[in-house]
Amino acid sequence: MSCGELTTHARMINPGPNPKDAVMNLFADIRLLVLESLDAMVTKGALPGGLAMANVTVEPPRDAAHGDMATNAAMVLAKPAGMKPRDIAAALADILAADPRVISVEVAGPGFLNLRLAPAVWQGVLGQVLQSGPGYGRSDMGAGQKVNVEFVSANPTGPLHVGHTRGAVFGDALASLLDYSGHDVTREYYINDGGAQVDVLARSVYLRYLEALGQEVAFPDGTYPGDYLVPVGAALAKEKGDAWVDQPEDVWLAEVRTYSTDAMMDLIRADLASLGVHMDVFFSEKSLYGTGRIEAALADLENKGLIYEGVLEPPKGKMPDDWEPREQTLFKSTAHGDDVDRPVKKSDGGWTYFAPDIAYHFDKITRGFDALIDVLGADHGGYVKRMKAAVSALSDGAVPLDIKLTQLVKLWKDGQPFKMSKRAGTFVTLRDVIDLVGPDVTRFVMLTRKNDASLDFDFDKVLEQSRDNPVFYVQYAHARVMSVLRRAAEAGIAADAAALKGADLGLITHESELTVARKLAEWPRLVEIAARTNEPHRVAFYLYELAGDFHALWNRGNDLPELRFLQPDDVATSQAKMALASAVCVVISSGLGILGVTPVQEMR
RNA sequence: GGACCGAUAGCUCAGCUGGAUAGAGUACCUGACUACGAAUCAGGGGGUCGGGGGUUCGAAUCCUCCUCGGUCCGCCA
Repeated sequence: MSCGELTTHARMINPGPNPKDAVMNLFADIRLLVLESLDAMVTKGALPGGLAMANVTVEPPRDAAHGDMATNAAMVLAKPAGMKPRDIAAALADILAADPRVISVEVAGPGFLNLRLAPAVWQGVLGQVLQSGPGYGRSDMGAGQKVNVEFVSANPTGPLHVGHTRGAVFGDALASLLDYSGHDVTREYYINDGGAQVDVLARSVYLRYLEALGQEVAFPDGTYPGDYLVPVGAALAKEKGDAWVDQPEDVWLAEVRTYSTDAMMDLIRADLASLGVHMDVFFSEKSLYGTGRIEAALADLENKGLIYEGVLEPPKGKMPDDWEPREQTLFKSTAHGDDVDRPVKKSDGGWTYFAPDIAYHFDKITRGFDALIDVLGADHGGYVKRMKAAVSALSDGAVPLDIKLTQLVKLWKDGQPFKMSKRAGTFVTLRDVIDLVGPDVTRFVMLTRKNDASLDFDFDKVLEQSRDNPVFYVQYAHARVMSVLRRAAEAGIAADAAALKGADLGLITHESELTVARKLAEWPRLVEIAARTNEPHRVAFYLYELAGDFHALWNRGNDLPELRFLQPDDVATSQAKMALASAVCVVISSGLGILGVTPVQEMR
C-alpha cells in the first residue's frame, strides 16, 4: 500500500472538504486559545474590555529556538490598553500555561510570548493528516465564493510560446489553490478573435493556401510566416480546391478567418492539454460584436455618467509624430483610480480594443462572480488601472478585480540565452519546452518564482538531480516515502491506510521527527496565506522546506538507527514511523496536486 | 515626460501584507554511506536588505525623493 493508494482511497470516502471537521489549523486553534485567555483577563479586570483583537497573530517564530509558536498579543494591545507590553505578556503567560497543550510560555524581547507545545500536539497533527488524507489543509476559507480566473488568453494566431506557458502554469495553479481553499473556481480563456490580428492571420493562411496549390508566395511584413500555418493552408486547399485563387479578399476573407482561428484554437487547446491545463470556458470576443453586448456595457457606464465626448491631453515628453487633438468618446476611468480617461471609440467610429474588454468583464460580472482575477503578461502592465476602473464602475465596487502580471521568462541552454520573436516565426514554443523537459518540470520550475519577478529558465539546470533543483528534491522525498512503504510490505509489516491510522503515534518522540510534524502543522496555514495573496509560488517553497526536513530526518537514520523508519522486530514503532512518512507523503501529494505536478513513485 | 514591476550573502532566490540576532540553496572550508544511491545529511565563515529622508514601541516590508535594470504609454489587441 502506498501513499498514492492511501490518498486515492481517502478521496473515494471523502470527496471534498468537510467544513465540520475541517478545523485542523493548529495555528488558528492556538490563536483561539490566546483570544480566550485575553477574554479571561478582561473578566478578571486585568485588561480593559472592548479592545480590537484583529491584529493579534499566532505565527511560527522565525527562529525555531524561540519555540513553536509566538504571539504578538501583548505588544499589539499595550497601547490601546494603556499598559506595558511585558506586563500584559506576563499575565497572559500565566493563563496560557494552564492549557494542557502548552508546556512552556516565555516572555521575550519587547513583549513576545513564545509557546512550546506538548509532543502530543504534534503527534495529534500526524493523526489528523492521516485521518483527513487529501482533505488535510483544505479549507472553507473561500466560503464557496465564485471566482473567475482568466488566463493565457493568447491571440488565436499561432501556437503558445514560453511567455504564455508561464501564464498558463501560474493561472492553473492559482485556480487549483483557490479551489483547494474553498472557492468555486472557473478557469476561463478569452479568445481575441474580433480584431485586426485575425485578418492578418487569414491573409497569412490564404498565402499558405496558394502555396499548397503550387504557387510561389512571399510573406510581406505584417503577415505571419510561421510553418504552423502550412497544414492549415493545405487543408483549405484540399477542401476548397482553386475556388479562391485570384479572388478578391471580400470573397474569401471572412470564411478563411473563421477557419483559421478555429484551427489555431485547436492548436492552442492541444498545447494547453500537453501542460495539463483545461479551461472551463472559452469566451469569444467576436460574440460581443453585432449582438448589442458592447453597447449594453457602455450604456451601463453612460447611465453612471462615466461616458463623455472629449479631447485628451497629449502625452507629455515623448510625443507621437502624428499627434493631433481629436474629439473622442471617452470612459471617465479617472473617477475609479486611473491616471487619464480612456477612449472607447476610434475616430472611424469603430470600437477600440478596450470597448469589448469592458463588455467582456461586464459579462463576467453579470454571470455572478464574486471576484475576478486576470492573469496577464508583463506587457499589459499599462492596462491594469483602466481595467480595474472599468470593473469597479460596472460593479459599483462590489466585485474586486485582481490582475496578476507574469514577468518575462528568460530561457537558457548550454550557457546561451534563447531568444524568441513571434514576428520572425522563430519563437520558442510551449511545445518546445515540454518536449525538452516535460510538463511536471516545466510547471514546478515556473512556480518557484513570484509571478511579478522575471524568471530564468535554464534547460540544463532544471533537469539536474541535486538539491539545487527543487523539482528533483521534492520528488525525491516523495519517492523515499514510497520506498519505505514498499520495503515494509516486503518485510511483512502492514502499512496500509487502516494500519497506519491505528498506529500508536505516541511513539513519535524524537526531535527530528517532531520537526517534520511541526512543518506539517504549518500546511493549512500556508494554504490560507497563499490563497489570500493569490501566490501559488508559496506552495512550491513550502514543499521544498518540508522535503528538506524529511531528508534531514532520513539521513539522521545513518547515525541513529532508532530513527530509521523500519525497526526490525518492532512492528508498532515501524508503523508509527511510517505513519509519519505517510503524512509527509500526503501533504507533498496535495501540494504537488495544487501545482499540477505528478508525484513520482521512484527516481530514475 | 509618465505609469507599472524588479533591486536582499560572490551567484540564484525566500521572507507570513509591520515583529525578535534578516533566512534557504549554490559556491568555498570541515566531517558523515547498511534504506532511493554521497543524486543526501551535519557543522563553519559570508549582509549598510540599491541610496537618502519620514511614519512608531519596532521597517527588508508602509509613505516620500533619488539611482540602476525590465515592460509599456491616444485611432494594435
